[in-house]
Parts: sequence; C-alpha cells; structure tokens
Amino acid sequence: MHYTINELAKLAGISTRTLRYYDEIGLLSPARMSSNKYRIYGQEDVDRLQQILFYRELGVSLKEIKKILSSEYFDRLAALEDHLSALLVKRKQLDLLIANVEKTIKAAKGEIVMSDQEKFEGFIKKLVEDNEQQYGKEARAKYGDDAVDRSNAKLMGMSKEQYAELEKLTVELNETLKAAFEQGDPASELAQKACELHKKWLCYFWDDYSKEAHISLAQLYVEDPRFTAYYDKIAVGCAAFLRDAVLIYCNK
Amino acid sequence: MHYTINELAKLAGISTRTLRYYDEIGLLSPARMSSNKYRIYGQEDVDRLQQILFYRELGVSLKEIKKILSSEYFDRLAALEDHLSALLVKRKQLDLLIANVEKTIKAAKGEIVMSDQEKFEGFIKKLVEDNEQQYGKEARAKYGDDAVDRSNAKLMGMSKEQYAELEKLTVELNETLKAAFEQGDPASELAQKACELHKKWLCYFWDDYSKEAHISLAQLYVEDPRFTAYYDKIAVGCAAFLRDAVLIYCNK
DNA sequence: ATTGACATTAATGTTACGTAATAGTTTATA
DNA sequence: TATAAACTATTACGTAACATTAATGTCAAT
Repeated sequence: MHYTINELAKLAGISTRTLRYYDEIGLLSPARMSSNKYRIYGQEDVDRLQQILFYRELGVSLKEIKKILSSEYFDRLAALEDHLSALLVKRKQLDLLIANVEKTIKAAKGEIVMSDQEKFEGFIKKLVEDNEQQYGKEARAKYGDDAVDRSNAKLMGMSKEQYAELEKLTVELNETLKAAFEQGDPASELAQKACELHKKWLCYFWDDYSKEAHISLAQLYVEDPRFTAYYDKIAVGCAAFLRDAVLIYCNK
Repeated sequence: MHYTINELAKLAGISTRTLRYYDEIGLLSPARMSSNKYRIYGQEDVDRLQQILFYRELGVSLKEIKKILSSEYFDRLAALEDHLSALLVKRKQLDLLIANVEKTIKAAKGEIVMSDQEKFEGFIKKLVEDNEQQYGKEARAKYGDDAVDRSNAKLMGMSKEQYAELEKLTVELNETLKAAFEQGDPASELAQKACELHKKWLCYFWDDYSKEAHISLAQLYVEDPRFTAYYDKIAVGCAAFLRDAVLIYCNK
C-alpha cells in the first residue's frame, strides 16, 4: 500500500504542510520519491506516523518523539516518565499562577477600595431607584437613564491622572471619615470635612450634584447592605455616621 | 532619577536584551535617548516596567500587557478575569494530558493491557519476523502484511465489553502463570492451564491460531528482551518457564 | 593610548507548523 | 487535443519572547 502526501494527510487528519515539515526535520521521510519528485509513503511510514501522532497527543515535542522512536522499548517508557514529571512541574507552576491571578483579582475587587464598573453601575442604579422613591417621577426624569449614561461615560472617559486623583481622594475621604467617626460627633469639623470630601468624590460620578441626591445617597448607605458593608469595613456603624453627618452638612 | 539600560536591567532583574525588545515592540520606550543614542529611563519607565513584570508573572502575554496598561482600571480587571479563565482552560487540558500519559505509562508497564496499536504492531511484527526465521518465505505469506492488518482490524473493532474481558483474561493468565511458576513444574496441571489461557488470550489477536505459531511466540518471549521483561515482571525466569510449558502443551 | 566595560544595531535560532507565492505535473473535462 | 482543475514541489515569511552572536561604537580609568 502506498500513499501520496495528500492521501496520507487525510488518512491521518493532518496537513500536508505537517508531513513536509516532518520530512524536513527527518522525523518521517517517505519510503521513496516518485520520478516526478512526489513523496510516496509506504505502510511503514503510516505506522510510524501513527506512533508520532500518538506521542504528539501526549504533548511530547517532535524532537523527543524522534529520539523515542529510534530507541528501544524501555527508553520509550523512561521517556514517557520523564515527560510526565515535566508535565507535573508545569501543572504546579500553572496552579501557582492561577492562585496568584485569583488573589490579584480578589485584591483588586474588594480588599482594596472597589472601583469595579459593576459596582458603580449598581451604585448609580440604586441611586436612581432611591431618588424615584423619594422624589417620584420628576426625579426620575432628572436622574433617569440619561444620568446613568452620562455617569458611565464620565467614568469611562477618565484619564489615568484623573483616576489616580480619584484614588487619592478615596483614601483621603476614608481616612477623614474614620477619624471623624472615632471622635463620635457628626457635626464636628472633621465630620463636615468628610462630607465635603464625599461631595467632591461624588462629583466624579455625577455631573449635576444636588443636596437632595446627596442626602438620599447617604440614606442608601445605611439601607443597602452592599454599601453598609463597604463603609462598615472602615468602622462598624460608619455608614450611619456618615448619613448623620451628611444630613447636617446639607441642611447647614 | 534616571537609569541606563544596564542599571534598569539590574534593578529589575532582567536582561538588557529584554529591555531593548520591549522598546522595539513599543511596550516600554525610554524617556529619552542621550546624545550618544543610549537609552535613558526615567521614574515613570521604572513604574511602568514594574507593572509589566507584574502582569508578566501572571502569565499575561506582552501583547495583552500592552493593551492592559493603555486602558483604564476596569478594563484591567476584566482582562485579568479573562486571563484567569484562559488559565483555567489550560489547566483542564493539562490535567487531561497528564491523565493520558499516566494511563499510557501504566499500560506500557503492563498493569493494563495495552490497546495501543503500537504495542501490538510491534508484537505481531516480531512474530512475523520470527516466523520468517523459523519457517521461511512460506510462513511469511501466511503471517504477512495481511495478517497484521487483520490483527489490527480485530483490535480496533473490539467493543468496550470485549476489551474488558481481555483485561480480565490477562489478569487471570498472569496470576495462573505466576502460581504455576512458583510450583516449578512446566508440565503441571496449573502450568498447562496457563498455556490454555495463553492460547485463549492469543486468539484475541490472531484469527488463525496454530501450535507452531504458539511455540515460536513462546520462544520469542525468551529471546526478545521486550517480552522477557514483561514476563519477568511477573516472576524472574517466567518467560522461559512459559516457553517450556507451551512446548509441552503444544506437543501433547 | 590602551584596556575593559558598556552601548548600539542586525541577524539568526528556538517550536511546530500556517500561509502565501510561484512553478511544474497529473488528471478531468470540453 | 487543448485547457482547466487539482495536485505536487520549493521557498520563505510569520508566529512569541526573547537568547545569542557578531560587528561596531562610546566611555571611564589606567
């Protein structure tokens, strides 16, 4: 039985390029060349190719396969065992990598201040909902889909510098808030400064700030467990403290 | 603060070649070139390099890193999550590969009967060669390529159940052989039963059994180190014992 | 002035092919 | 029988992330 390059390629489910390549590197040379220099493969070649593909599927490199096929049975077994331990090392490294990436993502998401888009989207949405409850349809027109879109656009259009500033501001806000909370008085100068910073922070997301919205958001912080959890990480009860402070700040 | 290429390389623990390469692909271009065309890196470059190496350690490709660093925070997080899922896919594939290699090694060692075409092909081929030596061209016609093809076809056409049966039979054969060997007499009832099983086992591969072929195969077991090793794993000297038993069995 | 340490660009090698481009051969059809 | 379709061949570039080598240029120190 003999095959042309195309026939063998189809038989084995590989490309002719692959066969030519295997010829080139001396891994599988055809039994003979026909007068017109076409490659003619024989039964032995088919068998050898089968072996090659077998090892290839196990992830053995072509170089290794070449060595394996030219060696005796025991060497083949040893080669496979070598290969296995190499694969195990690879898996260990991969596991480590995965653990690191997971850790990084986790850190980026929550252990550090969150700025995930989803959160902001939910944030704004909640705000809108809240406004709706508080101010009815009029407010909806004011803070509706359009507002969401603009907010998002604002976020997406932020430059690196702006983002860095926002980050800095966030840290400052949280620190100030924490310090104020420890003093215990929502009307204190420090607490009012925190409100000021909070307003500034909000303006990164809103393009039309209003006292009413600020108050309703502060209220939301207490009611919505997602936000409560966030602010409680700064200090337990901090969300409520902020709300009280904002109430004073806005009615001043 | 500014650094020459060597200084930065040492600082970061990478090669200068890498830095030039990063410059070449536009991943990290130095702040400026000195009058003598040397690369001069600034603080920003150091920071950027730090980030590059961070992502690189997580297995992100340089192309991806380039994209990530030019994008905003949200996209970076999304990129990391994409990367993570890619890594998980990779691990699944690797696990599969490892399982396959392990199975193959196990099979090669004889704990499982090999369904790998390779082994049987070598097996039959050796048999053919042996027959040739023993019986000349006449035998070749009998066990030639055609026989190989039929054997393979038989193997390939085996159902899962048949395969399981074969496995069971193999275990039984090996155990019987081992017990007979320990008794020490190739003519014993147990040894002859082992021959019977061996015949049955052979008939899984041959579609025309003959006493002559059985004998020559048994002889092959002793002469060919591949087979000797296999049977010696059951007990040292077992291949020779089996041959003696088969001789008696076939001449009975 | 020379040496040694550093810098530059450019080319090549690595894996396992994919993808043209170009040219010749065989087979099928009009 | 002419032509087209299908097949063959070689050559060579592209991929990822650099390492290595070569040839050459520059700088500080002796």
